Amino acid sequence: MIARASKLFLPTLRDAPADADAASHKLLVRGGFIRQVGAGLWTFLPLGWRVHQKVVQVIREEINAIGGQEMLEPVLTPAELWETSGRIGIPIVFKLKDRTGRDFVLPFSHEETMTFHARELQSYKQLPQLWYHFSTKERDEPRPRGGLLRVREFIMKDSYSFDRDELGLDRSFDAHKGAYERIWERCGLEVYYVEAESGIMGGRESSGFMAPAESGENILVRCENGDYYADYDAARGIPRAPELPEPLDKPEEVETPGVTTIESLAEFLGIDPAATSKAMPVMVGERPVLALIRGDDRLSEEKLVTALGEGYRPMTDEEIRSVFGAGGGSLGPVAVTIDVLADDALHEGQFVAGANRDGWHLRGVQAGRDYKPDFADIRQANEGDACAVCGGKLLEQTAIELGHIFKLGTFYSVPFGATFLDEDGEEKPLVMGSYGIGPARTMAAVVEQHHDERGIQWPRTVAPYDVHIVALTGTESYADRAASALDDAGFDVLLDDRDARAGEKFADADLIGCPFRVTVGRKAAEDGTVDLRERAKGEDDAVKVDELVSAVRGKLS
RNA sequence: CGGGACGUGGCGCAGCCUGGUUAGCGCGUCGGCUUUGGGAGCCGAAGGUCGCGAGUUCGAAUCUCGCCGUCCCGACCA
Repeated sequence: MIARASKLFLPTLRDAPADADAASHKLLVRGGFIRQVGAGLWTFLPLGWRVHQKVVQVIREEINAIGGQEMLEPVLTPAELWETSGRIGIPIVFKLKDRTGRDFVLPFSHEETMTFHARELQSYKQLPQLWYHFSTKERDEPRPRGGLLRVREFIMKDSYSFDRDELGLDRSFDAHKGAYERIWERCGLEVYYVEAESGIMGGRESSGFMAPAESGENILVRCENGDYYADYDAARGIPRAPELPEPLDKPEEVETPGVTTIESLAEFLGIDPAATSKAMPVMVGERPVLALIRGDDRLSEEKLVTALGEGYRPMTDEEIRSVFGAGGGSLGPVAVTIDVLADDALHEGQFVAGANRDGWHLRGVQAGRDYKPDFADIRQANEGDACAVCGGKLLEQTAIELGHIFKLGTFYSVPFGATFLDEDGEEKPLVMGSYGIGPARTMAAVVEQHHDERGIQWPRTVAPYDVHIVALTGTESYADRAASALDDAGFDVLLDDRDARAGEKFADADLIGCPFRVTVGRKAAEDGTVDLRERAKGEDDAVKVDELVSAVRGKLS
């Protein structure tokens, strides 16, 4: 197929919109790929939709290759399904009513609907099953941003596996992991498989795929030695050893007038901030809990939720006063009646803690001796922590989360009654997994990872066209010949036949970023040659028009 | 939801503080002539409810209030 630029709706811009920040946002808008309709709402213009479709096709092929069956489920979803799973209460769920007042959800993923259909699975003989679709998702996103990086409506490939047991789930999960890795590879992306939190999806285990990018939404924590990758929220690090003072036989009160922060406490006592502990009192439902971390650490809210097994909220000042008898800056774990959940970093050693008495702290507080906590990893990992695998240094890098895969287990099948009969005639719930990829985010990540100051450098697999022919004035017949030859050879061709100046056409070609550019100029008439250039390399090779196809093929091999 | 900023032809901006005829500039668009391998030159032209609504005033893009929208930081987040 030959696309003629003179006929295309391809509105390129010399300047990026003032509100664009991320490179992918600027370049996709400037290149005429996408346009904004509202906050987090984007139209894919013809060129952008071509790229999106190419990403979709790569995903489709790889999911089909592991046995996926493509289908399509509706966006508009009866709210009862989401009441069954309990996800109706999640704030970002779009909800609406029809004219009779019936409640509906516009889902951000389709676990409920898929499980609804999975109730038709009846026998172990039918398992495993792997179903997927590409469909529009909605989320009532509090803060869309970064062009395609965080939006309110988007297309997602989500697949769902149904197995008879955990072993089967592990196999389905691993198959997806492999498929996803092939997808990123084919899209030319650098992506890391990371530990992640399952958050609002439910289920017991989840992993993310993160693409490092200048304008990432997430933080990728990685070991300098390449043996550990994790999402920031889930990352485990080993903090540096604190400089602990001489141990005491029992805690000792010390007056600390007006000292309510870790910084001022460490300074006042002349000690390492890492030799202090920080108390974070929370309410878990009606149950008060004291979360305790090292003074120089930050509490990971995600890890705390995981450790508690349910959500929580910070205590109000009044609650703190009534539970501890002291204000927020003077709290500690000694002699409290509520449960204490201490970070693993407090396992060994003696730390300074609040005395639960305004203006006083305790030196020499030791877990196990002076208070009896439960232990868990509830601190955020920091850059510079030691890697839990090899002891190397942990690094942080902004990244885009492109995919997320979950071992859901029976989280949905049990409430939906999606069961099957095994060989023994016993009824069992389906063991499920779910697996998502955002093609538009993938597209944005490709741009983030493949661009220069002039524009995009698409890998051929997802490029809008393989070859961009720049036809300079007076060369139309030669340009047509070149285009036809490439077209006949199976390449997607964009022919810039507009009545425009050379510089403008070159600038647009660099911006749009097709992998090959063919310049047809006066040399075509003189000696039958055109200039072939790879976008990512930027050097022209003079090639006879008759040899253009083989020259392009040669550069591809 | 908290903090900050912005809203003026398609894109990028000035004007606003200190109200005063027909609201400017660059790019783009249309017509003409010239030009033609890295966003050309000259001439002419079209295109704007100054986000919306109230208010103050003889007079509001400009001052006041309210609302809406968009972006950034945070909170939140498959």
